[in-house]
Amino acid sequence: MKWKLDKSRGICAQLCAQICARIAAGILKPGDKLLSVRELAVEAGVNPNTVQHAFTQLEQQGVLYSVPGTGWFVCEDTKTALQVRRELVAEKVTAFFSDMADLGMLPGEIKEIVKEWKL
Amino acid sequence: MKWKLDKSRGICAQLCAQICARIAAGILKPGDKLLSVRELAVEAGVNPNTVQHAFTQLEQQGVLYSVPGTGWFVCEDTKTALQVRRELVAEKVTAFFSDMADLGMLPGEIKEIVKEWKL
Amino acid sequence: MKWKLDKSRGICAQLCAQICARIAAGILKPGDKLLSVRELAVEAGVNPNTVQHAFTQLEQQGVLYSVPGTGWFVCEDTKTALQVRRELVAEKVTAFFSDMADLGMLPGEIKEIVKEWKL
Amino acid sequence: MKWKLDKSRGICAQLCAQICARIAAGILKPGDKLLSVRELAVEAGVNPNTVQHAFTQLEQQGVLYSVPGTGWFVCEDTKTALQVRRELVAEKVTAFFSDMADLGMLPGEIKEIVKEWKL
DNA sequence: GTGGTCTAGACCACT
DNA sequence: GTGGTCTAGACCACC
Repeated sequence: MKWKLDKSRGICAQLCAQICARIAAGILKPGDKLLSVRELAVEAGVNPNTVQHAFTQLEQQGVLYSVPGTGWFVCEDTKTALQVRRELVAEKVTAFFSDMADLGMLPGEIKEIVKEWKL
Repeated sequence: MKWKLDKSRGICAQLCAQICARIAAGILKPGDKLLSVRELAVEAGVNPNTVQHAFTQLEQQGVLYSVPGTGWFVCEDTKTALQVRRELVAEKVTAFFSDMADLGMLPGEIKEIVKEWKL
Repeated sequence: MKWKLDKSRGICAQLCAQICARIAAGILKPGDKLLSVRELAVEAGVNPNTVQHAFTQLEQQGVLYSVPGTGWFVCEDTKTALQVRRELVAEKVTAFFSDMADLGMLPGEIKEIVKEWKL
Repeated sequence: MKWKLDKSRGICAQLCAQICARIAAGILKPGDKLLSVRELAVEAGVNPNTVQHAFTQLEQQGVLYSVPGTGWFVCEDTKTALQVRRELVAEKVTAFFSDMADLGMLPGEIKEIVKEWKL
């Protein structure tokens, strides 16, 4: 369970995204206990409040649940996590196409650029 | 000169991007006068301060220049505008790949999704 | 628009409750602008973060919406606000009956106590 | 001696309340020995530390006393238990009225709702 | 000025 | 130790 966070890009959102991704990949299974808020904060080099915020957000979306004094756990129903992830993907892709359109790129050109992109 | 601005997505950035795109496309040529801050603000249904901010930003990047009391104009040297646009594109694409990586998608999968994306 | 907050009783929840109550009472109408986060924080003698948290919570419930850089507004659809308020009422009443049951009071006794209660 | 604890509602407080209620009802009499911390914890499906915490709290209020190595007992003086219970009742009722007031309900409306409430 | 996000650190109840 | 809440104060983009 390794966390790679880019501090210049919305930490809370990255946490939520990566947790959903881990659930989708089966790395986190229903009922699994996550690292504690403080542990994860240390491991990720981030403020505990930010982790708490991310967990609470995923709780409201039905991905995680908390047992006060005990920890945070993955909900039994994995479907909502997959759904949340799907929505995030769609959100990011449409925002990307919009940003590129602002820069004067047509859909075909955008797809070509992405296709040829070397990381 | 028609402006399409999505109010939920960072107006200032959209303005800068669209201006660079117009220069790159030859719609705006060196020496051309832009709409006044007020006119553009009205036409785009946006706060004049935001337009002012965008113009100033492009001025600092060497894309536009202002003649006090007269208006804003496209710089003679179009190369910097093209360069600014290229950087913005690269910025957006890398951020996009990072966001998708957070969601657990490999480069190949990302390219596939973009390729098949229907707007 | 006067705010009375008891600092020993969950400030965030009180804010949410009172906002819903104001909407239900017609004091806040659809489209109305609320006090800014900072203003309300000062007026209520509370930390701006707490106000922000309350507003964000009501946003997720479809009661308020924000226009970045401008302020917070009451959603057009007042029905959800009424629904949220109704749920909060039910929540509080059932919790109250549970608490009283723990203290050994039967429903009839509880109702009698409430009926005779002098504030 | 059967314990009904709702895990989502402050276990420690429920224990204290229910013990006071049993004393008030005469189910627990002065000098009676309670279940051991461990036994009660098992029977209620709760952490032993939580039970310990509740007993200690009631000890400080003069409701219970402990004989080290032997167990916990009901104090001879039942009056303090009754008093503690009375205070808890008053506390809960006033908190309830405050919560409902936040939601914009007048005392009369609150009483009406409680009166008509069906469990 | 506005909201949005993050850090830092405190206190509480509960396990 | 755990989560939950609140305070305090900072920085950013945008109006």
